[in-house]
Amino acid sequence: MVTMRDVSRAAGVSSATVSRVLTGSAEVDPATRQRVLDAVRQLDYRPNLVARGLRRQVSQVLALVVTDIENPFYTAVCRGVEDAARLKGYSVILCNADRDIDKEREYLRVVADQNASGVVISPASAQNTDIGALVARGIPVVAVDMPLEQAAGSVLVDNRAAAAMATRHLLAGGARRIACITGPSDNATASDRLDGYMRALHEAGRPVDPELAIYSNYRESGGYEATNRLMDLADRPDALLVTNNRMIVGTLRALQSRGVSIPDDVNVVSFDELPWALELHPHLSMVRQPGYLIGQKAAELLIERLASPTTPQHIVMEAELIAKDGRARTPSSAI
Amino acid sequence: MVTMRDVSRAAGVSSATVSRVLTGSAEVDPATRQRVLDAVRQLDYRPNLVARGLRRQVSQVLALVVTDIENPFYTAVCRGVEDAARLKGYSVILCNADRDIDKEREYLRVVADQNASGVVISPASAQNTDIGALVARGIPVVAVDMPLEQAAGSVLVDNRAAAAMATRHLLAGGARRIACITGPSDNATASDRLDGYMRALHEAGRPVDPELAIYSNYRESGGYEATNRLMDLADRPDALLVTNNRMIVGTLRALQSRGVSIPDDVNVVSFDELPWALELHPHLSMVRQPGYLIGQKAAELLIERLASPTTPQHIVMEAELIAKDGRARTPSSAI
DNA sequence: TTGTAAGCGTTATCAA
DNA sequence: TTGATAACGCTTACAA
Repeated sequence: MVTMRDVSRAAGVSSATVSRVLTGSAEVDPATRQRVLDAVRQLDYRPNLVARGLRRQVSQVLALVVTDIENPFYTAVCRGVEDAARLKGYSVILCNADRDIDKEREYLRVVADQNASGVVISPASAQNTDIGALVARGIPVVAVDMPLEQAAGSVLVDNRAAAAMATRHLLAGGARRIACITGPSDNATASDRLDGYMRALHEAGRPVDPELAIYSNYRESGGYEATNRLMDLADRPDALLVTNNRMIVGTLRALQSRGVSIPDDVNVVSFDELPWALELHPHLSMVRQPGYLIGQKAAELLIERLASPTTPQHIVMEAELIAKDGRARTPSSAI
Repeated sequence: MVTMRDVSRAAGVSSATVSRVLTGSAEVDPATRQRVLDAVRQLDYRPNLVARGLRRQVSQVLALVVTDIENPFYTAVCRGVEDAARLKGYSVILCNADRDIDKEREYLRVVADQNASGVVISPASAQNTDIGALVARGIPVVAVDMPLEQAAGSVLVDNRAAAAMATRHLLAGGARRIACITGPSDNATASDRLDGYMRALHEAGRPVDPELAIYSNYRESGGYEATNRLMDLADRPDALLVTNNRMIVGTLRALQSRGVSIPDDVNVVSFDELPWALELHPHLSMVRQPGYLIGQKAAELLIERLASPTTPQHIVMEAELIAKDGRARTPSSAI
């Protein structure tokens, strides 16, 4: 490995001067500078980032801890974080917590030990995710998808507004009995979405039938079961709001197997990206969270905080409704 | 931050002894040992991995460079790599090259500068991907999905065999004119698959009609166009082999818009995971590469090589055919 | 403008 | 069995 010392010898200067040239931390005589740069080029020298990290006590490495890398929404977030980080000269360590709070905790530890400069996280749980170790070490954390105490910031959509928007869309389409399948009751995002659904019904002067509001598991199996349960009701719903992309797969499967057609028999709005299936289901409406932008913004926010720590900043992004016919595209704030 | 020095003071020993206890690099008196461990616990000390990395010259960090993180196949690979690495105490830096050879090159540089212990990569190109810098630094590289010169190993499926298997499946189902839509001609994987298709036709004594073999772009748009082109032929194919998961979305869309039904009008086999859509298209057969296992195996192979570098090892995994009715599940080697 | 030297937090060598 | 001490490759006071 070629070190700074090698370069300094080749250029006939001290390694301090090489460092100054490379980091631009101080003025260097143009001629000397040129000699150093020539030597760098000639030897194909590249600074050792580990040594630099140790000395500077910062690593130019961000960590991204996601709940579920197989979910296309988080994949999009991931790309956003990565692109924004790269643009600012940061690398990204990806950690897939796999909806496992212990795995998440372990990752957060390692990330702290590796002296990551900052962390973007989609928390496994608003209550149980513990970023104490990071905060103690002064490593700032930005939360996405779900708020987090102690975070230096967050980037979220207004889940209530988004769900309300979706519900209104169904009402406007003539739906009379709208059901909502949401995630676990202890999941902040899931309950916010349910809340938005209820609020929209209230506003429209519609009754909220408890039979039609189902807490499920954010998985395909849950969507499948919940949908079957709803379709078995004597008084069937004529519209469904399904609050995540994994459950919608179960829903679609259930409807398909029962020969229920969208949108003729029931109208359906789903949540989150499902890029492949969406193309193939022209009648499925969806609330789309701007995953890429969320990730991008989160990384930018994080990097800003590294430069100048201030008070926590919470950014609310806009979800858009992609209506089944592909016409209406409304940001949630417009409602 | 609490350092080893703090622990050593608290335990009344030298930091060398603390290091010995923590790494188990030498015998330590049990009593001393206990005092050290107590101090570690009390102070909640955790070794600084950057300092350790600098001193030891190895980082316990692997890098994973993937071509396209939004492709579910690579997502699966990613999970496999991550789980296997974690199990062995390695962290994983994820780099999404986004099918961009320059981005890939840049990532490989940074990864080398960060002293990654090893790299798993799905190369953007068999010819142009340059791992010279890594090899020069002695950082071993394991390739997945596509072979790579100079790599310390590879984990691939036998793409020829897999495509041949798919083609035979279509023949067995009574297909008489089978078309193949494959990726770019300069893509090793794409041409291998086309090759397998042709071989199976030859073996069956069927003619290969050049009109029916289309090089496309591995993207949805390509699948869409190619399918339309095929369906516009005077002598239409009655079966389609589509060699990747993004193109199949285009194919399905094209068929859907033309009212062509699967499997009644054309039988279709696709390649690679498409988890969401598959559930919803019960008549779509597919060749499934074991993405998770490939990733897992690649990481294991890489970590082995770190311990004892030997000659390159090339592992061939088995692709399975998931037939449209969900019955037949045949490993490709059985053919 | 440049060089010397100390130090980031570990680990490895060498004595004791 | 343990402790000094010198690296690892870089940055940054402080001197010159």
